[in-house]
Amino acid sequence: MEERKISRAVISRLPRYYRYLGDLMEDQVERISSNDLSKKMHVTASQIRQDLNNFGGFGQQGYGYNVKYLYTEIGKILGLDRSHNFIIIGAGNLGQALANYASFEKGGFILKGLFDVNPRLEGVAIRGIPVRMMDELQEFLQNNEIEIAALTIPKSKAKEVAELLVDNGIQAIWNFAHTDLNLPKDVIVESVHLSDSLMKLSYNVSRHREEQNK
Amino acid sequence: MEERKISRAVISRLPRYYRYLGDLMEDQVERISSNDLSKKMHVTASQIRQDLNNFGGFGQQGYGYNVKYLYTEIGKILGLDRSHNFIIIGAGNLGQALANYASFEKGGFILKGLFDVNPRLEGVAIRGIPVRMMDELQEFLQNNEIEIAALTIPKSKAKEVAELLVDNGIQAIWNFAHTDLNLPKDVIVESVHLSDSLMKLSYNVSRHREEQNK
DNA sequence: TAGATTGTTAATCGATTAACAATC
DNA sequence: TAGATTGTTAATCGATTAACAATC
Repeated sequence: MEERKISRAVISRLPRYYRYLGDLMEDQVERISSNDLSKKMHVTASQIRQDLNNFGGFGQQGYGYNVKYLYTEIGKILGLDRSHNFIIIGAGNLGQALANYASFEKGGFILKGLFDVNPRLEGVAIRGIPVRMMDELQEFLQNNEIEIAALTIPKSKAKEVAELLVDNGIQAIWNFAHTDLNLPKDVIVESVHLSDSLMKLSYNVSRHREEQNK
Repeated sequence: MEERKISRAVISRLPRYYRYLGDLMEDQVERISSNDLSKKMHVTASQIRQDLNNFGGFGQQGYGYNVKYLYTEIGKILGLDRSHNFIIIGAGNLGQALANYASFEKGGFILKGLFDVNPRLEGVAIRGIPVRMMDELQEFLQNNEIEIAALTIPKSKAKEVAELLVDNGIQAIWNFAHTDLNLPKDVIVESVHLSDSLMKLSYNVSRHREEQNK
């Protein structure tokens, strides 16, 4: 069984393919060639074909790709064909924003709990899920099969909470705290560093400005 | 004047360096070698030196890098040494989360306005900024020097609103809508696709699971 | 069958790492 | 001065693009 190692670059493009294929489905498009898709997505057709062939031959010579089929297959690759129970740690603005994000359910992400340290939030329900206090977290994790935890708490608490989560069997952390988590390598960490993103924007604005002042 | 083209990969690492240097400053560390930093950040020392040398020689042989100086310099490169007026379009959960994100001010990002279509939000103030209705947007942009707009609105409205923003002089868009914006190339777009990020997480969880079942 | 388009190999390009002379 | 560590060139590695034979 050959273990083909898929590069990070390829993986990070998969959700984008999925998104475009979803749009095509909405537009009732039945088939698309790598060439037509490449024009829409502003990437090379060659890259599309290379990327997809990491996972199998989804197309057909002379025809292209069946949109619905490819969409489903990429969904499977991304693990969207099964459900993922998740909790949110930190029921502040960002935590609530994520909790309210209904579309996650389409990808099989089921919100099972919300936790916070703020007693004023205790029992407040978001999409029917009550906010629980942090001291209930450990027991909750032991009684529920939770796969993913979204961490929307301040940097200062992130490490400690992450370790508690890992000790109680969490497999993956969606990290919004402004710090990198150094966890055992069998724990999956996907970080969203909003301030990093804003700085990149700022860098580009500054460069652009300089160019105009020449 | 040689125009050295900085690669996207390098730029996206700058905020991370900035973050680590900030942490070192908090810990009263005065100097650091590329080697020591490389261990902290889990990258190669070579990469650190290469990255920094795109922008100038910030270190000193036999000494390393002065933490405070390097922090300041990277801040300048990222454009954090001047202020950036920004507005948020879409005052839902995510928009409010961003608005409440005080730390942005440290990087010079000044929230000047919040806009939404929901009349129930009209006048509601977040950090002292009242939510305005979308029909006031155009006039607001003409009377205020706004550089950046954060777009936290549904995909279906994103294109239209983005174009309105661009027509009224917005230079950069921080895009949270689940769609790519195809705007004139002098407009800077930085997208945060939360669902893409979650799918990457899901992919890795699924792969990891498969490996365990072997 | 002829035309279209994939899957895949080969060529190119760019980014990362290694090595080391320069120098503090 | 000797030791440390940078800045920078060269070597390696990996990712992207081009090309084309296979095939629907």
